[in-house]
This record gives sequence, C-alpha cells and structure tokens, in this order.
Amino acid sequence: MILIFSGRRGAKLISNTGHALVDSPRNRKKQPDVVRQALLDCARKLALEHGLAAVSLQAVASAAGVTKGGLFHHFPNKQALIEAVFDGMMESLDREIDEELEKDKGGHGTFTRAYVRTLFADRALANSPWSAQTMTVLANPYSKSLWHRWMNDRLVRHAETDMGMRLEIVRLAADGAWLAHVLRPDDHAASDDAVLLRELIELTDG
Amino acid sequence: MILIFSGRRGAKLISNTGHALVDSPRNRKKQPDVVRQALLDCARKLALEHGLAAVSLQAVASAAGVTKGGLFHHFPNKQALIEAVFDGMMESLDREIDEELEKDKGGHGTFTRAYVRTLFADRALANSPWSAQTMTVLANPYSKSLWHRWMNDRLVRHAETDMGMRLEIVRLAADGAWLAHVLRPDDHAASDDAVLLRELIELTDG
DNA sequence: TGCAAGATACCTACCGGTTGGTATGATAGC
DNA sequence: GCTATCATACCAACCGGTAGGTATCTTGCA
Repeated sequence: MILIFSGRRGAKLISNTGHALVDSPRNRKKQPDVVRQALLDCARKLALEHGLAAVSLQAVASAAGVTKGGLFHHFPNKQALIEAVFDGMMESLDREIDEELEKDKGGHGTFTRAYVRTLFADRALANSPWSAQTMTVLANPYSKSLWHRWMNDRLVRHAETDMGMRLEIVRLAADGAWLAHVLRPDDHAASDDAVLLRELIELTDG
Repeated sequence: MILIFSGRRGAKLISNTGHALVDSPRNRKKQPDVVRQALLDCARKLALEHGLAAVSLQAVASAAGVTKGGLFHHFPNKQALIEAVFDGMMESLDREIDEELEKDKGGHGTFTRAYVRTLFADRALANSPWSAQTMTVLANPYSKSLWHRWMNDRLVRHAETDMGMRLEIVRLAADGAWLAHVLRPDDHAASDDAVLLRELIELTDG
C-alpha cells in the first residue's frame, strides 16, 4: 500500500495491485474493506514506530487517506480500532508460530523451540510487528489479557511436550532476549544473537 | 506525603514529618526542595500507576499541591521533569542492587545472583518502581538509553565474576520472568515464583 | 432489464475538554 | 529592595467524539 500526498489533502491511494483509487475522495471508488484494512495497517504502523500515544484518530485517518469521519464509519470509537489492531497482530504471531511448528522435528520441547525461533526470527525483520515500540503496545490492558490468554492456550495445547522448569526457563530467556532487543537504543548495533539462539535451542533437548 | 483536598483548590500539603506547609499557597512557607521532591514523587507515582500518558503537567502539579506555574519554575519543560524522574528511579535500582551485592557470598555469578534476587524481590512490593506500568515507562527513549548504559556499566564492572553464556541466560530468564509478571492481567493471581527463583539461583553456581 | 428506494460509505463542520507552554503578577525571605 | 518562589491568566494546538450532509452502491420490484 503506497500513499502519495498531493497538495493539501486528498491522498492519492494506490492499492498494491497498482490500481489507483482516484485522487479526489469525492469520486474515489468505494472499497470499504480496502479502506478498513488501510486504517488498521496505518494504526499498527503508527503504534509500532512512534508508540501508542502517537495513535490519534486524526493521524490514522490521514495516513490511510480518509477523514476522521470516514474512520468513525468503520470503527465506533478509538478503543475498537486499537483492539482490532491487536487482534490482527496476535493472529499474525499465531501463524508464524504454526509455520515454525511444522518445520520442527517434533518431540520434547517442540513448542518451546518454535517459540524461541519465532522470537529470534522476527527481530531480523525491520517492520516486524514486534519491533521497536512494541512495549508501549503491550502495556495496553487489552493486549495484556490477550497475550496472556494466548500463551496459556498454547501451553495447554503443548502440555505433553513442553512442560517442566527447564523449558520454561528457556522460554523466559527468549523473552528476556527479546526485551533486551527492543530496549536497545536506536544507535546501538545489534549484538550477535546467533550464539545465544543456538545455546537456547540446545537446552530444549531432553 | 499526604494530600488533603479542602474545598475547590489549595491542597493541604503535609510532609511526612507531620509539619504542615499551611493550607493556603499564598502564605505557605517556601520550601523549594520539598516542593521539587514532591513534584518528582507525584510524577513517578502517576507514571507507574497509570502509565506515562497520564503524566500531564497539570496532574503532577495538582498532586504535588502547586500550580503549573510553580512546576515550571522547577523544571523548564515536561521532558526535563520526566528525565529527572528516570534518573531517580535508576539511582534507586542502583542502591537496591548494591544492597543485594553486599549480602551475597561472593565469587562466580555474584552480580547475576544480586540481579535476579532484586528483580524477584521488587515484584513483592506493591509500590515498587518496577511494577505494573513500568513497560510504558521503559518505552521512553531516554529511559531506554539510560537503562542500557546502566546494564553495560554493571557488566563491565563485574566482568570477572559474571561473564559467560550460562549466566547471561539466567539474567535473561529473570528479565523474562519479570516481563511475564508485569504483563499479567490484574485479575490473574501471581503464580508461585519461589521455585523458579531457586532454580535460577542454582544455575549461577559454576 | 430498468429503475426507484434505501442501505452503505464517506466528508464537512463543529463541540467541549485537555494539552504543553508563556507572560505577568504577587509574596516571602534575606 | 532584590531575588527566589510561587500563583494567575491566558494561548494555540490537539484530543476523541457528534451531527448532519452527500455521493455511491445494492437490491427489490415492475
């Protein structure tokens, strides 16, 4: 999704297929689901790049090429918008973990390995949903309970292969490494995490 | 520090020594350092209890029993106030770790043990500077770099006793456990961390 | 198939309230 | 009287949210 601001307002909105939605909002083709998704994407991007505080309805609407009124048509209030963003992020994380699970050899520590690998893999991606300012996002009460529910659900689902203090420590260490990563000041180069990753994976073997 | 709101304004400010600063701001005794500290305390409390977004100059000033004008006399702008709060918090953490260091048996993993113990001890305290909404606080760029500098400094200082992947994993796991703790939704009871703490401490032995 | 009727999608204009910040005035202590 | 220490009054910008209009799309019916 590319946004080209032409003049004072009326962002020219071009879908990733290259099909223009016409510059003036007046005679633009109505594509509600496209606009809705653009709103969600822009809100997520704003939150991750500049913190949750930067997510104002005006900013989101402008970034998506619509007005605040248009935004309010898709979401009844700010809270609903934020929660929709969180839901999307959790779904995305869910997919990533599942992909990692399929690649795993199976057996003892299956989920823990997939979890560790996903957390380490994501940090490579610049625009990962878990980079930079994710902390601010996680501080939100709604996303807190969402995250907790997700983790509990996963632990129950993989109880057979991923119980025990040893594996829990590995997962916690992965969380800690992730925290250290997002806490790293911008000017500080990323240290070599490959060794740590290998060590943690080794610890998952019975 | 107790605040008693009497009437529409003019919070009666009573120091913890019991000495009243007189209810009317007009003829209150001038105690600039007391006021300054009250501003810092109130700002910290607001940030930790309701997130950084809740720290407005008006709110801080009112809570401390002064007006916004009074606040601006002590701090040139909001950023200066926030940074002063962060500095205070890091100093406090520094003291806690040092206390824990003195109690330690010494030798291999000294700092790591003190670090783990401090992180686990603090969560017991309800009003700990590291509870609840600390994430939001840590997301601040200034505090990010501050935290990183602190950790680097400590690692250099304890290089002799606390190098190596094993101890790093222990520290990371402690961070992860702390993260899980602050991420716990309010309605969720705290699980038993004593076992985890013991296990981590054991892992610090060479 | 054509068209009226209504649902959907969006925009413009505005509201009360809060924000960080400034300019100036008053008071207390030395 | 001078200066540090506040209070008072005010500002422009922005906040989330509402009201009401207009354009476009869809659908039921002749």
